Amino acid sequence: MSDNDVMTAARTKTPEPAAAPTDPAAGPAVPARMGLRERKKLKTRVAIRDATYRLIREQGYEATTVEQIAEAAEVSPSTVFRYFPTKEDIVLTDEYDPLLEVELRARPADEPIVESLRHVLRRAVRLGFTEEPEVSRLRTTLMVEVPAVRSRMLESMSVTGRMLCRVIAERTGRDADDLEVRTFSMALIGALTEASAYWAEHDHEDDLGDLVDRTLDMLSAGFRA
Amino acid sequence: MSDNDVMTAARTKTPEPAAAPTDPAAGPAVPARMGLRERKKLKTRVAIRDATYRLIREQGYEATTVEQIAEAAEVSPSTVFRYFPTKEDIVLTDEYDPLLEVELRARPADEPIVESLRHVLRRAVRLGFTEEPEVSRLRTTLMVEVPAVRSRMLESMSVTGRMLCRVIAERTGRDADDLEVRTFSMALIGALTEASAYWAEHDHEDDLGDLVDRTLDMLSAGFRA
DNA sequence: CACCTTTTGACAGTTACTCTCATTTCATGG
DNA sequence: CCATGAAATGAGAGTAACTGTCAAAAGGTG
Repeated sequence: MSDNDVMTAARTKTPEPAAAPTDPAAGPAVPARMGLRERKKLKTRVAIRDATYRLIREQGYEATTVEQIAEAAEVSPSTVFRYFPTKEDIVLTDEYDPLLEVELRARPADEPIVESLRHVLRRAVRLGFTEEPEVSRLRTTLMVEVPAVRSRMLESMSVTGRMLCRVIAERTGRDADDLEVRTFSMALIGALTEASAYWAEHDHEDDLGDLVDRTLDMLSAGFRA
Repeated sequence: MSDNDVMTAARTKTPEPAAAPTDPAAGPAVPARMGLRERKKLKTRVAIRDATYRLIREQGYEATTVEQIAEAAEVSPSTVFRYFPTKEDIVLTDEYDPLLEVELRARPADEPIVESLRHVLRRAVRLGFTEEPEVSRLRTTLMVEVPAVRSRMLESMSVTGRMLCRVIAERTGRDADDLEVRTFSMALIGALTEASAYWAEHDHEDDLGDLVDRTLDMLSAGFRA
């Protein structure tokens, strides 16, 4: 998911260096590292994000201006906007949709999509948790408390929804733009996002993995009421 | 729904005058109209909205500034913001959640909620359509094309979701804050919103009522894939 | 008509975000 | 090691969506 809900909980990493071209013939034995340029860019990105998280924790979201963030990250405001299109994106942007898509495709094609999601999300929750539980919590809290952040998060849902459409379409042979495929996908996303909101609203007391499980159970059992 | 998706399609009316207190003992035979003050407020509200729709149709959403809207509606920018908290709200705000809630509660309590929604939404779509088809289309188009509007619309989904939770909770005896109730509701909302998006993206060629039907069919048939 | 309340407009200020341009910083081939 | 080109940065000006304040105007009431 591009950032929202459940995946929101998991991770915050920066994108992989995109496999540096390990030229076998030419270069030295050195693992063909990223150029200094790229390394610096990554550092800047991380610096901005870390500064943002810190400031928000200290003084809240609205009270934290981009100018402050820039100062804390030791860059100019211009640069902040070059790295992140909006303030909300600093908090939310991650690049997990592609990863999630890969993992979903790796599951057996005849497995019900709900079960595929169950496996993949469980793993994501576990990983995100052992790594940076605080970030998961901060994010979901902001999602519940700050309208702008919630909006941006909901926005990202539709991106993830498209991805889900593609996967489902491929499995079922239907079109990714099929009405049923699309509404089905968004129903899943909507439910899972709500599970994350529930988690945050209940002060993260439950185990997110369990909430996801229960949500998927509900979905696969079919709606009642 | 506070504004989003399917309900987006339906209506745009202004809120009912809130049943003027027809004091049977006191006042004159006059139907106890709204005071001049209230009538003026309504007129201003309508003027702002109409001006906004017109300007957006003429020059697009982003190109239309609040200042222009104010001028066209013959009020000051301050007043515009007094009536609508954000620019997106001018386009989106309606007050149909309460109405929808009433109609849902009017359905037999033992009817599956999906069927209740089917009846209520079908009627809403029909009404909204005979009345102001253009507004329905403009809205859904903006929802698909303008990120800010889409965000605001998604935002309103959660409000509608809460309402749905209350209705479902009452019918089933569960708590409105129950995880399953909440995720179930948001799955419904997510699916229906996506149906509206589908409608707009396909240039409103399909019949919205049919799309809603198919979506609800899919939901009640249970997920597959 | 006088008095009080609500609504309005004028205005100043904040902040997110955009654009442009000059400067600096890295990469690369000679 | 340096010259040249490309990319990243910073500075600064500008826009537009809001927010808050205060005084003037309009509506309601005795």
